[in-house]
Amino acid sequence: MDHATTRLAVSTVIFALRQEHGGAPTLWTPFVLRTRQPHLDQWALPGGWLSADEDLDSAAARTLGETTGLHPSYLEQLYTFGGVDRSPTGRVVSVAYTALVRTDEVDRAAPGENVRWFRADALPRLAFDHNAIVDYALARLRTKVEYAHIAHTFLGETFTLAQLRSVHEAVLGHALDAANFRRSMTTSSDLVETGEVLAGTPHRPPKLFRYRTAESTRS
Amino acid sequence: MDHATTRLAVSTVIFALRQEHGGAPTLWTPFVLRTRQPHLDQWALPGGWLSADEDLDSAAARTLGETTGLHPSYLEQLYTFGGVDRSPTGRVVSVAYTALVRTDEVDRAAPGENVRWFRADALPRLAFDHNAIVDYALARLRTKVEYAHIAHTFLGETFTLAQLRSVHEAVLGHALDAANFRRSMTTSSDLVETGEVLAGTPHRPPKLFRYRTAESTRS
DNA sequence: ACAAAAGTGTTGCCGATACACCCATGC
DNA sequence: GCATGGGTGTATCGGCAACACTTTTGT
Repeated sequence: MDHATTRLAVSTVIFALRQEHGGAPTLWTPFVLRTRQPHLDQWALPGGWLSADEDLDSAAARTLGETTGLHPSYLEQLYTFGGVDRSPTGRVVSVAYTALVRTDEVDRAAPGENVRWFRADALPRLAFDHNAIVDYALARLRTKVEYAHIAHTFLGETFTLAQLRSVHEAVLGHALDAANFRRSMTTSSDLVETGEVLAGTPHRPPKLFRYRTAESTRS
Repeated sequence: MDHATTRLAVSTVIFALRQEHGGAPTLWTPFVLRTRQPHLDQWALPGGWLSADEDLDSAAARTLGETTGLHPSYLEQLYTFGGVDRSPTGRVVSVAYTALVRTDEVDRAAPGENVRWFRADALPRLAFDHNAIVDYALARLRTKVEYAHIAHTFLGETFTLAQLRSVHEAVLGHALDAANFRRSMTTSSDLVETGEVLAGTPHRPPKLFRYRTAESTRS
């Protein structure tokens, strides 16, 4: 058994929302330009090598910060890819993660010369097997947003139901009924009214909500 | 970066059904007695080291065969466990798999001196973090059996609906309504009648079914 | 007043549950 | 014929999609 010839990497599929010229927000993911062989000058997932004294989760958070400057609001292990021929320069097993980042976090992070964002539904040809990894992450995100309460991690601390709905619509790729969405959220979900409303709209101001946390459970 | 100090292992949680003295079948999983340190003489999940020229699925199938003599009818990656202190003798990252094996396969395989089966709901204290891995596998199996069509992998090629129902009941740990189970299977599922019935019962002979495969799609 | 989005009410459909009931076979 | 599990019918309940409708603000 030759352990030294197999290296362990961590890669992260990052999702964020961006709106182009005032339209509905859509899903975007950042990639890093490879500056060395193999796959020189191709776009690849943010990631890096696992170091000996850190957890997988920590390694994902660290490498994602180092390569893109982002800090995720949600981070979850996705799948481990270990095909023998994934890399032409020796065996690499990659633990893939999915990260969600807030829109304001994207604006705050330094853009970075070698980082570029692409629409999740219009990806370029990526290095290694990274296209397959992103496809898998996107499929999982779409199913998970329907039963887990993760969509709010794209938004700020407080948000309106319309904002939350537009997140769901961006992830799922189709429109949702506003009335029914409201009901399904306010009943089966852990939303809490803040008592405030969002001002400055050219119409009726919507209520602001927040997600129930451990300490805000006082109902 | 010191890659050589981190070793990559594959471990598999194996599930099979067994009935004790004529009762309803229950879920059982096999463990292997450790014959060396660390955790000498404790029970551990079947597994082994990943070798450099095989992919993860193959490694899971191989190590599970080598340690228990079993051949799974279903094998799926579960999660990758990479805590820094999982093993006292150096860093080990384990890719965990879930395997389902048929009852007849269990009977056929050589019992093995160092292999013992335990009821999935009454486990001993296992080596390393293997209790947590089994718990996670069991939780996943319970949710997955409700939406994926995997229960039949516990059974033979053909089976009656009562047999399939007893599999679901064993996995879920509670009884199901026979009439409604029949409907939900025959409608939303890919069951095909074989045209045969199971003889030798002390009552009305039940129809035998088989799962629809790619080539048996002729409806 | 009007537009536009927030928010509510109502209806109909569909799937799941509960359970009554009939059917076929061995003994 | 009777016990036993196989198999069918059916009423009810609850959730969800569809969509009409009312409310509240800025301009």
